[in-house]
Amino acid sequence: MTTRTGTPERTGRGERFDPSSYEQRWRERWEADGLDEANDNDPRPKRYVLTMYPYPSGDLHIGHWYAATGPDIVARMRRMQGQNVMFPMGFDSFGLPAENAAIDRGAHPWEWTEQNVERMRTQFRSMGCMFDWSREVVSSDPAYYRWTQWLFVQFFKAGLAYRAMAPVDWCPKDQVVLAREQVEGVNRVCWRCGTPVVKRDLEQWFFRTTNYADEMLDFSKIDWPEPIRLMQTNWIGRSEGAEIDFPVEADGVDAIRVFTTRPDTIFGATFMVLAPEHPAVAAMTTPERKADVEAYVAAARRETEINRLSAEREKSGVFIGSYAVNAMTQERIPIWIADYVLPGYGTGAIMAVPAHDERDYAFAAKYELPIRYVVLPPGGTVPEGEPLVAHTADEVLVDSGEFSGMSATEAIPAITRQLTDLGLGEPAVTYRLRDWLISRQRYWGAPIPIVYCPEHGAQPVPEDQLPVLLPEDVDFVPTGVSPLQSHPEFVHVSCPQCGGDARRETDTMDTFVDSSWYFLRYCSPHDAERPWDPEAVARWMPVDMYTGGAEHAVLHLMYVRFFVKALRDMGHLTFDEPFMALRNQGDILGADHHRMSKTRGNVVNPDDLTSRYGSDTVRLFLMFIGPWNQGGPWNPTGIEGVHRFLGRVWSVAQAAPAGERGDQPELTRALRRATHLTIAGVGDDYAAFHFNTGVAKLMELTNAIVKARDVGLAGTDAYADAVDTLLLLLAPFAPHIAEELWARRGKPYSIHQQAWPIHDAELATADTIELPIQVDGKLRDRLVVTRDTPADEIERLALASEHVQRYLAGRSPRRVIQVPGKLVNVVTPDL
RNA sequence: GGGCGAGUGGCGGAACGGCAGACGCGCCGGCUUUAGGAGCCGGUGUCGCAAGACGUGCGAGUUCGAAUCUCGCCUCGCCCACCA
Repeated sequence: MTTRTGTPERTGRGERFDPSSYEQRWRERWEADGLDEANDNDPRPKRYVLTMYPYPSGDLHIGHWYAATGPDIVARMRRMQGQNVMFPMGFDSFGLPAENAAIDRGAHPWEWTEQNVERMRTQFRSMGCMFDWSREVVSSDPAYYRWTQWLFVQFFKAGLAYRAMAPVDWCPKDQVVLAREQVEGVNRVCWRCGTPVVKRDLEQWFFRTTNYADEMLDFSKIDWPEPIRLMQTNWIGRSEGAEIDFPVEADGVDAIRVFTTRPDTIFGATFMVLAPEHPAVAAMTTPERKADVEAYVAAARRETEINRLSAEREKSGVFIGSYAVNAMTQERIPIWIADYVLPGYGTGAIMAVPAHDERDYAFAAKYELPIRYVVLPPGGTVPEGEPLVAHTADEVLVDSGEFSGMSATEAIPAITRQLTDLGLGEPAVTYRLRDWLISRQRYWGAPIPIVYCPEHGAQPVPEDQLPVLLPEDVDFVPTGVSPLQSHPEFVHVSCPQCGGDARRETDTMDTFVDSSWYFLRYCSPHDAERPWDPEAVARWMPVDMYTGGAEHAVLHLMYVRFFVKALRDMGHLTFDEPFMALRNQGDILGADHHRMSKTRGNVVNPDDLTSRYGSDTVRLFLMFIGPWNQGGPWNPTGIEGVHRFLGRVWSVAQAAPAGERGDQPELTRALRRATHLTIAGVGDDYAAFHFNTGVAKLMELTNAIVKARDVGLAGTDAYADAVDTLLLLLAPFAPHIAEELWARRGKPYSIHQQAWPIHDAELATADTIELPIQVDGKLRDRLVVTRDTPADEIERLALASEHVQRYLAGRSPRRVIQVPGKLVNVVTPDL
């Protein structure tokens, strides 16, 4: 960026434009007056606007400004439109970075967090957002996490929190387990540190998110962006099909149950494949196959630990010696194990139909297993050397007994029904979604409020003993087990049931648990008796507009939906969805097109910009650079432009009435028209989060006002109305300058409590219109006519145009198309 | 491999199927200034002196009319990834 001095400019009208002279002053006044505090008893319609509370990482960067300014504009506009707006802010202050930073610096996570929160509070205030700080929540505050723990207990009592041994993802660097949602990408890396995860069998706490899989697929009640809905839908991954039993002859095993989405292909099932981890493998393995099978299972387990990389890896597996019976063909089919069958999905076993599944095909080809085509296109031929996977409506079954000749679509229910009648199966639905693993083997989180009694098992901590306080004197350097284990006074407790010696759970909760209910706490943040006041929640919830990053699509944004639905079913809430509308801002990247990070050194510090230009300019610039949901690499070159724009606003709002040329009715009407066109356009833009075009319209109005001033209209009512309107429409974007100029114009404090301007369609309409005249769709001329000119007159004028005549060359047009008020298109006989 | 999204001036970006390039940056010229900066005024898609022609990643199509809709391809971004 070229360095410019922050010297305030002279506008030529005598008044200095110097944001530093008023911005801070107005912010202090607003805060002192409690202007932005939402009133619980305000009778006007409520509006709950919320932006994702940040992690207190240290310094606010330009991305925080970008994310917060958008919803702030909308919140401010809603307030001016007469709604009782709540726009709270807080801090998501538990979590790993605090712990890691504390380890690096030898400080306590609590100190580090406190300092950062304090600094960010100050920085946040400099943005001039209408945050209601009286409602601030800090999730690492015992007054908050007490209720996080209380909620855990409710989930536990309702059977929605359970402890189970399972193969889980473990980050070897952070020394902690992760939820499936926190493992990313092809390489299965930790979402925090990018280290490839490994599988471990561990006993952990889970929330039963899968109970709500079906309900979470229903987005009909909420206005959320399509990409988010799609990602959640895919993540939940609902598959319809059937579970089918394949009888086997082996000690202690009657049958193997498989899940398939293609029961219509059962006549082509020529072998079975089980996950190596399948519990029936050992019992069904014949003695002569035992050595091979055990070797494969051990290899698979080892492979699992260094990460089961998938994709185009070559299939492998071994025959276990036993056979199952295909109930439809009555054939004996061999049972194999292979690691391409996953233990956690479906039943962990499949019927392999190599003719109609690519993976089964590859496996059959490698091990020379029979491939039998049983579903073909009508009159179709058997493909050569490849499976026929495509599933279309007009495929027909062949070699399928009584079902031959039936379409695949009909055969699915028909075969499922017959299997059901035979007691060998039933329709089934499977999901890819797994339960949410919430245990974390780290220190800086809310302790899981559970006590283990040798006699009574896992017991919740009685609610009147909450919070389970996080002890401060803990060595929290990660060792792979929770640091709290090394704190004897914390661990040794008595059983809440029998009072006998018991042991406290030492894992803490995933921070996503904290953030799954903070929006409820904002409704009654100081309630010491309950997590929330039901009346306050009834008043404010659900959130009307939620904003934040799309990276939380299957994390936070899925967990909150689960939380609300579960709490509803427990009787604590009365609504189904937390956030009625959702909008995602884009990411502001570094100038190098990479994500901003301290290690890359590409972080943009907003403080430098605000001290040079003021907050209003920075806010306006961020909203102007492009569509808000798009973001983009940081490039400050245009900031001078919006600063100049505010300078022009400053100048026109204080223009001295120079009455020497007062009577110019046409120009006056044009100014009124510009004013009302802007009112009409701008409100829609703001509501749709199209801030960039909203700013452009404000600039256009300002340019029109500048012109009006220059022709001597500064003393007219139309001029005053135009300026007042401009300030009102600008107030959500640039709250300080709007307030300052409003005051200088002698208007009542505060501009932010004024009514939003109302658009007058009459005034916005011009009496003449300019019509583009096309010939064969190409622009050839323009026609200025009065608005009420009849169509046949317009056609006559258009055809009379010499430009049109040149293309007609004396011929009559084949057609003349008129779009009333829009354009005329003359179609020549050539076309 | 699958899904989703995006390709428009030198740049950021506008454009209910109807005047492509709003608004802004940058650049050019002018005013002002001792000079520089700032400010203000005007110009600025490409080719052309002009008339005009050509222009929204590439190629087809639908339409009176396509940046916009359809199909195929190319490039980039994001998400998922052996899910039976």
